[in-house]
Amino acid sequence: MNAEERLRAEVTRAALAIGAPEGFEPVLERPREHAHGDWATTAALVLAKALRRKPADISRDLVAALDATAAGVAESAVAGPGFINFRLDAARLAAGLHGVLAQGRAFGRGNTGAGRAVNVEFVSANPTGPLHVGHGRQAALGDAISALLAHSGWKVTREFYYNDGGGQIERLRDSVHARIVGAPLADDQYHGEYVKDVASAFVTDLAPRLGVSEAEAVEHVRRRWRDDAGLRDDVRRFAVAYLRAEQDADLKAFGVAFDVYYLESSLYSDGKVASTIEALKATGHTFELDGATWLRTTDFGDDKDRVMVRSAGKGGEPTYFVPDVAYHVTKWERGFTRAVDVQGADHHSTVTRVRAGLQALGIGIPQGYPEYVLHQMVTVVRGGEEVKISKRAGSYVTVRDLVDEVGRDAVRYFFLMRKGESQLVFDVDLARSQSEENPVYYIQMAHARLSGIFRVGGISAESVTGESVDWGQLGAPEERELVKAILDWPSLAAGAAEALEPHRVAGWLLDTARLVHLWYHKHHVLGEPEPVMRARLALASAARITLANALGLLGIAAPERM
RNA sequence: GCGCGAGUAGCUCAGCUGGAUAGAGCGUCGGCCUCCGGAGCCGAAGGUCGUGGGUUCGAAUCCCGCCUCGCGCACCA
Repeated sequence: MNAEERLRAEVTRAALAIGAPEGFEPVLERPREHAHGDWATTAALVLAKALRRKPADISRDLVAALDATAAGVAESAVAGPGFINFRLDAARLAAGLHGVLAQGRAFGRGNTGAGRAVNVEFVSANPTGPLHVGHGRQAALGDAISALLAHSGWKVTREFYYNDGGGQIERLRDSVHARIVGAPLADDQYHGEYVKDVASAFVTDLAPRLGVSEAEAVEHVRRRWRDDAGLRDDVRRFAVAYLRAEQDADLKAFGVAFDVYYLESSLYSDGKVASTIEALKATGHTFELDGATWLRTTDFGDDKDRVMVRSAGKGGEPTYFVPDVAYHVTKWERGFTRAVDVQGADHHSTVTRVRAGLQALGIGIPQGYPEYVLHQMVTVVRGGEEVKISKRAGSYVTVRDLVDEVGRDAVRYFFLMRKGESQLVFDVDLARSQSEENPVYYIQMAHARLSGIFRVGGISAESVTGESVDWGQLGAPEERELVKAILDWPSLAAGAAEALEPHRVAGWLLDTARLVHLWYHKHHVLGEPEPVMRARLALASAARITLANALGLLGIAAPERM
């Protein structure tokens, strides 16, 4: 039992002893003011109504009923409107570090997932261009959420869904064609420079296959384009493959890897789109209108019904959300009873639709499936001005640009330090100019400094096990605060995983790094009397382990030296 | 017009699911290097938590109205 559990158990016992109703669970919280102690409980405030007594009186009785030794408390005080503040016994508090050292890399892991499978889908870009900053935010978020869930005992599959079907791909193909033959681009085509790269790469690839010069290959495309479906398909496939390779390289540079790449086109080729349409029709939730087939999504909370198969005049093809539904059915059928989709908020209109489709099928998929993490847009500022991101207009800041300019670790941290619902302003110049006083360097420096203690002392960090340590030596305020931050880590990580909010980890890291610097600045380790040194080495090792674990979840390196 | 999200220090943002005198980074101003790394530390200034009501012992947090900003509202994806 750790210090928190011990305290909670004793407060609960005492509360029941003075008349709290059966099943009462006291709330323990960290007081904002350190002067108020290590823990506080609002038990008396909450009980005031049920007991029909003043909170202050209840607090007094509760403190009197408390067994301080059993609770591990050095001091209890009634404060404010009825808070009870506890100061833990220094030795009992610091002894919690023993468990940290014993668990090492496993410290902080939880098991709420109990080995169950969860699918986390993120990035899922169309292969119509390089990954831009919005994808970068999503990659950082999705990867960190996956890591957090795995850390909480879930069996995580990271998945990337390629929207390689639909009209956008045709638009890409035609844009490449225009660049090959030097035709003008329509407004709704892709204007980016990369399209020129794809075009010239295609020509370079085609010429030797035809056994002609590149100029002749261009002429070949010009002449045959209209009537040669095979050629058009060739260009489409080449462009998609080219851009997928680019995206993969960008993700690799960013340190993000996927377990599964799922192709939208495969849903058509293996008949899943067709079978989903049939299944939906069989449910009676569909109807025909104006030559199109509609799904009555209003039966499931949507504000209007949606077309699922276009009328003949519009091509007669399924709309995009049918493969989306079919895709999520495969997630369910592949055994993922839980699925998390990380998407930009500009796609939030799909949420209701996809869920409605899954509900309409009536195959036992729960209502809230899949869960969505929607993040707001990233605004890029460069040279003091906003860079408008538009694939079609061709103005861009890519993930690769950012990684090259400010480094992988800093980009990851910047994207993760804010909650997803907040819009994010990424000032490229600022990120660059700050590169030496970036929060991520500050955090990594804390880890490097702790590592330095062991390096300089010629002590293996692994040899610090916490055995025969006099924990009472860690009584200085800076030490108590650092100890508490370390011991808070498991519940913080669990909370971040449950809420799917990696930014909490980023915040904890910054706070804890500050405590490390403060402690380091004030207290020496090497060369101190033996009992002091042993205790401080234990603290340094525990802090180092915990920082490394937290950084690892965010995909940020924990360097030994910088 | 409807839906979703956001309005908190000069700037960028936290605020742990309703708690005490609302915090951090950057920026500004002023201090600290015989040291296990100064890529650090200490101090100061800076707030009507968009706004008006409501709920209760207690609200930045929950409910309602209003105001700004972003995103979405296709037989595009």
